[in-house]
Amino acid sequence: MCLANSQLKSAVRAPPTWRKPVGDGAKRTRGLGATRARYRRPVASLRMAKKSVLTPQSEDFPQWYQDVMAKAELAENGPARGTMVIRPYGWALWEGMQAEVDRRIKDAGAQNAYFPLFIPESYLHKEAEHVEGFSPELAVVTHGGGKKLDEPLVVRPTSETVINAYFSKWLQSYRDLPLLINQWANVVRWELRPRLFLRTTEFLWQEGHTCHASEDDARDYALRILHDVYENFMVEVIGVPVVTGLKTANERFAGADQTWTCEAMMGDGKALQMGTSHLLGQNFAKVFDTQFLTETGEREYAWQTSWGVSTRMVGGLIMTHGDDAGLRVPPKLAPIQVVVLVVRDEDGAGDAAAALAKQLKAGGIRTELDNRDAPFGRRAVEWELKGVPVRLEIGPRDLAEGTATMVRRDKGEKESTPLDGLPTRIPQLLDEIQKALHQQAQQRQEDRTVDAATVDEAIDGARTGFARIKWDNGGELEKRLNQESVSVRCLRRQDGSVPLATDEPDLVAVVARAY
RNA sequence: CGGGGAGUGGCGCAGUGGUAGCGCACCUGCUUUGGGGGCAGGCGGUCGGGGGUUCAAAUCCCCCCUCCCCGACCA
Repeated sequence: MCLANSQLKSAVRAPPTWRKPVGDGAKRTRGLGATRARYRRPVASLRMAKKSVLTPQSEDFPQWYQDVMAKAELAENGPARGTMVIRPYGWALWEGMQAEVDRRIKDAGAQNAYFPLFIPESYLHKEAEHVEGFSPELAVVTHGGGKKLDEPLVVRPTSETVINAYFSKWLQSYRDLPLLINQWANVVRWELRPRLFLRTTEFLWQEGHTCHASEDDARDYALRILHDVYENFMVEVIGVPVVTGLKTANERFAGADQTWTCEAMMGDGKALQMGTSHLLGQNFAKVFDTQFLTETGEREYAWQTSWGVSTRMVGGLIMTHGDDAGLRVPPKLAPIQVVVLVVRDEDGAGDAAAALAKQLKAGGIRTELDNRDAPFGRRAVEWELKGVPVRLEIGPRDLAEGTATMVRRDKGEKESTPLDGLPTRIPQLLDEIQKALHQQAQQRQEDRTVDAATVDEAIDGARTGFARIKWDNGGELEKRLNQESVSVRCLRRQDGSVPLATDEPDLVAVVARAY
């Protein structure tokens, strides 16, 4: 955010509960695991065991995640608690996600627009459940231009309120419907326990907001976004299998009638909510007077939806595909799909590598040439950490054979491949890797999902993954699970389709521990 | 806010009264750069802040600030 007036002094206050000093209970963690980064790496094919760069996942998954953040140069903490600096490689991942999601949003008919970061505090208070849900995590600006403001400004935690204020002006007739708007923006929620990408005080997302003529239209659209935009993107582009379903009342977005979700299983078996789509009903329309004239000339409140995915998906990607050697980025998303690595620039290896890289680029492959003057091993490890799907290593020995050593990141397999076959081989290989990563994640999710007959079984299943258990709408199940830090991720029908209400008969609850 | 822990070079750490050190990283040079190669040399620190005790404080005492982990909240 850019302040035009450098003199501007603004104070951001959190609500009273959060303002109190935390005392001396909290201390900073130093580092991203360098002390732990001294493990033997089990690579049998290597002559000598090298120290591992990362804490093994099995040793300490959160620490592994932290290590990856630092070593793959993805992001680090900002100077203010809960803020995040996204480094170029991390940004490239997000940028790729944005592009693919944006295209799908536009295919679904929505247009991009932009609404303000600052929202009059009174707006938030108009919708009772909404304000109740968000007030604990609001950042509020009380001063600007050196003066106390007449009315405090809330830094948007989400934009239903401001957007509705304008929808109510723009929407006049049923002919204006559906009104389909999306914005890419940052939002702020005062988080108590931030984690890079997964839960930061400021994060980036897209938020879609729509108006429809009927509840059915709105519901259909919310579900279309859930499946055609979110689920499709997650499965097809980032290879993350998701479980779609309906949120319980307890887990529902504050102010919505219904919330649907895409839940993914991370490498440690925990669930991560990757995206949500809400049916808002007429809740916001009523308080912001978002009305239209029907064909018969009657005034009616608009039926609305909202939906979003955030930078959290970057964290989800990492924890879904990452392994002990670092990231594994699915080729369709990978900022760099192939790196051509000059092993030693002798006997023309450097020129051959440059020529190959050029050729691959011309063929539409996102290719990087690495001819840096640094030890080969260091460079190889760096690309491995960053999860580049394919490495092509060319040194004098390869060149003498007219081959390159082709290494696929997902399986770590090396193969000597004729140089002239690469332009046709690489696209096939990228495709194989894309499928393999998705397949592996899918397999893990299936292997670690159990059917539970009792609450205890469900809690047990949630220690290592997901559990499915019969949903008792209005019963004690959710409360008992919550007591064990297990949550209902979503509700599904027997056939796997998503329910429209939590009181449908014979629903199945998918439960897990969650991020 | 409840329960734990910690602030020393970019990062990770050692240093319990004598004026600050190690590893990694970084810079320079050399080297036969095939998985975080080797050798040599080098840059870099108001020891979180303030006050006190002492001939002398990173170290002991007091106050303050900040941060991390577990829990509650959450995209």
